Amino acid sequence: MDRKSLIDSQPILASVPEPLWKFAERRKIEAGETLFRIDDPVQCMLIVISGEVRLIRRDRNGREIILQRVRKGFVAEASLDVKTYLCDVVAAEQGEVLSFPVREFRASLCDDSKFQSYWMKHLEQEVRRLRAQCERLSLHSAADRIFHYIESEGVDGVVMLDQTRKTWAAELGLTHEALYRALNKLKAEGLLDINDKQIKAISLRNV
Amino acid sequence: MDRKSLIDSQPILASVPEPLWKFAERRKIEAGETLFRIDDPVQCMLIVISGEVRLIRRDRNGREIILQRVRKGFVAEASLDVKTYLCDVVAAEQGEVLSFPVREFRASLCDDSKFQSYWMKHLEQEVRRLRAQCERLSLHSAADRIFHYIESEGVDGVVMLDQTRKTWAAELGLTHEALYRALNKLKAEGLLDINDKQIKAISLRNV
DNA sequence: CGTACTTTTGAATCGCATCAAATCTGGTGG
DNA sequence: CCACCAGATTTGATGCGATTCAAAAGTACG
Repeated sequence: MDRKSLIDSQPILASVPEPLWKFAERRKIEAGETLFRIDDPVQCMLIVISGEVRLIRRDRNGREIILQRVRKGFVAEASLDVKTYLCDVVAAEQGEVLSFPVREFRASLCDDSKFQSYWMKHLEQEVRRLRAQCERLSLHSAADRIFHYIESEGVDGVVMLDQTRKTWAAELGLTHEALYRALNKLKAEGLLDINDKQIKAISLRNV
Repeated sequence: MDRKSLIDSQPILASVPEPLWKFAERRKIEAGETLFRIDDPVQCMLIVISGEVRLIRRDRNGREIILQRVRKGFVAEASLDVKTYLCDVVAAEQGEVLSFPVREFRASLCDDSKFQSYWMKHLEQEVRRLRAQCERLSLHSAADRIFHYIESEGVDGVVMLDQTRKTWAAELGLTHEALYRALNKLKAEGLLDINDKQIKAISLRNV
């Protein structure tokens, strides 16, 4: 895949200024591979081309908490102005990433105001996404979280899951058992239409 | 309070470029006042000088969900590049805000790269704060969320609450009853030291 | 074809939400 | 200055829903 097709597949790359491209490095990643660990010095900024990369922490019981899940686009954007990582960065699937050294990345942001403007928009989008996730996690029932997810992540009341139900459960702050049961219940009640990875909310208003 | 003392109290204001200052407007806010509503067009960017401003949404039961709580600094940063508000913005206490028109605010960001750089850092900080909140809300027990809050928001295992326990409970994604009970239990178990607004975690490692 | 992981269901338990009601508190106005 | 009021704090009782532990069945992948 050449640079042009990379940009086609990820428009945000179009804003990467010419000088920074010289430092771009392409790299394959393996499923389960840990790319960076908490407290590692931040040396590069990654953008996911294919596969899936996750930002994770662990709670005191050792359970994984997924803070970000990226299948396309930048990972750990907020690490740009800190010295060390605050989370582990792991590959969940095999795939490819593009890597820029942070030093040059920062320099390009200062030099190129268009790039900086894109980056800012990107950060604001991440802020909105995270607020939505906080809102969702503040809901007390599994069903509410499922519908909230469909409304905020789906299109026209339909989401195509790009992950397993088990990891979806973690993203929703539920155990996988609770999610399976809630999905079954909602399906039985006619509130959800479920076909494998496609989950559709049946709105009562449309009846 | 003049401009100099404003800047002293909020260093981020030091980065506001000269031309933008001309558009700054000072304004008093009353407790309970709704400053902006969901779907209102975004016309200004607020920075809180005193009092407290909150970004809130409501769930289907009408319960308030607090997405951001600001006693000093910018509110609703992510509204800069959207047309309308995605949350209500309300004053929780009487106080004062400084308001900049978004149009000029955006223009200044483009013109002044130092200002843009500060703004970016600010956004990244908000991203980290939100990730910490998501992590906290992913914890399943009240006690875990309390300790997580103390660790991430406190200093040396101590937090000084700048809000009521009731709103703290909402921030932790708990009912206020659950929070009161959890605090009592942890105090009884000798895991917390509580003096009014000061909550201290007793680390077992320090014994 | 075996192995690791996800999906699914079951049963028991526990913690939180919920509803209720009694103080306590800070602030307001008479 | 005191009575009053709204909201916060606190405690109690109850029920539900999610967690937890367990295990079976399904599925993808090498």
